[in-house]
Amino acid sequence: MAENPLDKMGSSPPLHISCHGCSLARLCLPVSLNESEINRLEDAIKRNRPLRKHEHLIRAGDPVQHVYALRSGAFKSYLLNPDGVEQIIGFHLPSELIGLDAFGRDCYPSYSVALDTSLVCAIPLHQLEELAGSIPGLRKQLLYILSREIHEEQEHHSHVRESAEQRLAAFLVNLSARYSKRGLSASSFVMPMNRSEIGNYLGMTTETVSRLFSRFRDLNLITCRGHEVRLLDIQALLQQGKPKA
Amino acid sequence: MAENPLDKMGSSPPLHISCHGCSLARLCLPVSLNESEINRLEDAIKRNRPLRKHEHLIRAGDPVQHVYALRSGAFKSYLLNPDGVEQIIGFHLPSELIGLDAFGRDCYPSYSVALDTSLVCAIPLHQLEELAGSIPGLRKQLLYILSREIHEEQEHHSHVRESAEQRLAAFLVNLSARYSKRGLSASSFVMPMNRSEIGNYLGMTTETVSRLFSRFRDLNLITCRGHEVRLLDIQALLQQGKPKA
DNA sequence: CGAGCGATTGATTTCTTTCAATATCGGTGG
DNA sequence: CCACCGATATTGAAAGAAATCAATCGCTCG
Repeated sequence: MAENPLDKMGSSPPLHISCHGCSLARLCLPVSLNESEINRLEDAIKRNRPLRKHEHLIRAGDPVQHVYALRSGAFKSYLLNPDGVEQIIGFHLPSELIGLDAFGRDCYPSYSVALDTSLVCAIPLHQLEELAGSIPGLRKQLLYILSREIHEEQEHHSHVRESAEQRLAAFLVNLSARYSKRGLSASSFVMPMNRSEIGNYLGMTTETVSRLFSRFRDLNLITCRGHEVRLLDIQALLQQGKPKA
Repeated sequence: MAENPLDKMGSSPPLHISCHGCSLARLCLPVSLNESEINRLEDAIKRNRPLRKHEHLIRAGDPVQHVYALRSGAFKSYLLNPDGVEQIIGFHLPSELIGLDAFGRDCYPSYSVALDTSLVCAIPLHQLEELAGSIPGLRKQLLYILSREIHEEQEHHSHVRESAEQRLAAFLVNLSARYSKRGLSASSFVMPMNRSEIGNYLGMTTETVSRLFSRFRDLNLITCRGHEVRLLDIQALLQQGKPKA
């Protein structure tokens, strides 16, 4: 079992954040909870020292203890296929939950690693389950979050038959929407992952990702420099690579 | 809103099935519930007349009322993309739940249609949520089922970078495992979907599916006739189409 | 028995990967 | 501060996988 940064929590200064003051609360578990309900949830949540880039929050096979809410930074989750090859299954941005695939399991099924310096809130899974029993709003929200995650995986799956161009365009627009939901710019953002991770996630090679970025840039659909992108025409972007018909 | 077969339930003869006697109970929601808890769940569940092939159980946009447990037959779920093109996001076999993407929503996000004559149990969503509050075992099981669904979508996603050959092989082996879990043959079964639906789901054309079936047959990895398949060598099947390295 | 849909097979085209060669970025140490 | 290094990104050329276009076959159902 891997060492867990949370174990060292005692030695770190407490980080003064709470659900009450959290700007992400409206996107997270506390949605629709009242003051005292939030306090009950709050009591269960642990904060911890920041994770550095490349630090693992979760390793497949580790005993399940927490689900995590991302406060800042970014993560990728991945599976190791039978040949030991990493397959990225998702990226996580602030306000999103990590470890939703672990309910009712003994061990985590997937890995999650920081793509940047990150802060997470750790929510003990069994306490969350208990609280979901006695707080209807939390139960509803939890079920909704799991259900939404299923839908989002389905949405992602719905691009399987599309061209690499369409999949990358949809990916960029998806990132844009997720930043926008948090009040950040929908047109201009910094991607926390590199080209190779994008390719791995979308099912294409790094070279193809790179070529498509160049193509989008040549078509004046985006500007980009390294991990910074600006989407110049989202509608046109989504039309790219469609069958001519 | 689409007409719902359940609405006509009153006029159909009651079908004498119950969670207690259901051979699928151990794979379904009642897992780990005691007698009286099952009764409470049971009271919420409606059975209904069989759905015929091609009948819709759920249409995207319909107001959410139930989640469904499949007793017999088979379903496919799909999304309609912005151009109105059907994208299949999953198949459902007996004991599996349909509509897990609908928790906390006003309207269903996806369509589900019978691939064969089918029987379902309809579970009112709000009642299920309530019961999950007061029955810890049901709550746990419900969370587990949602979480497992997420994991299964991730597993499926983890094949994006693989060849068509590998994806089809994995699909067949996955079907096999699902039949096997119900006590049916892992090596020999009838696929409820046609070639075009397999291709749609896996992100390849019907022609490619057909060619791969032929190739697998030529290699003596399977035998097949129409929708009937027999897997002759699952391990070898999973080795197909791997990069030579 | 014929019509029509689904499945199969073939030939060609297209897209993406693979292999290979730079180019660029970010960090480090002189 | 700048030069150098390794890692990441870009670009090009060739090969390969799957899609497309097209024809035929075989069922099933009126």
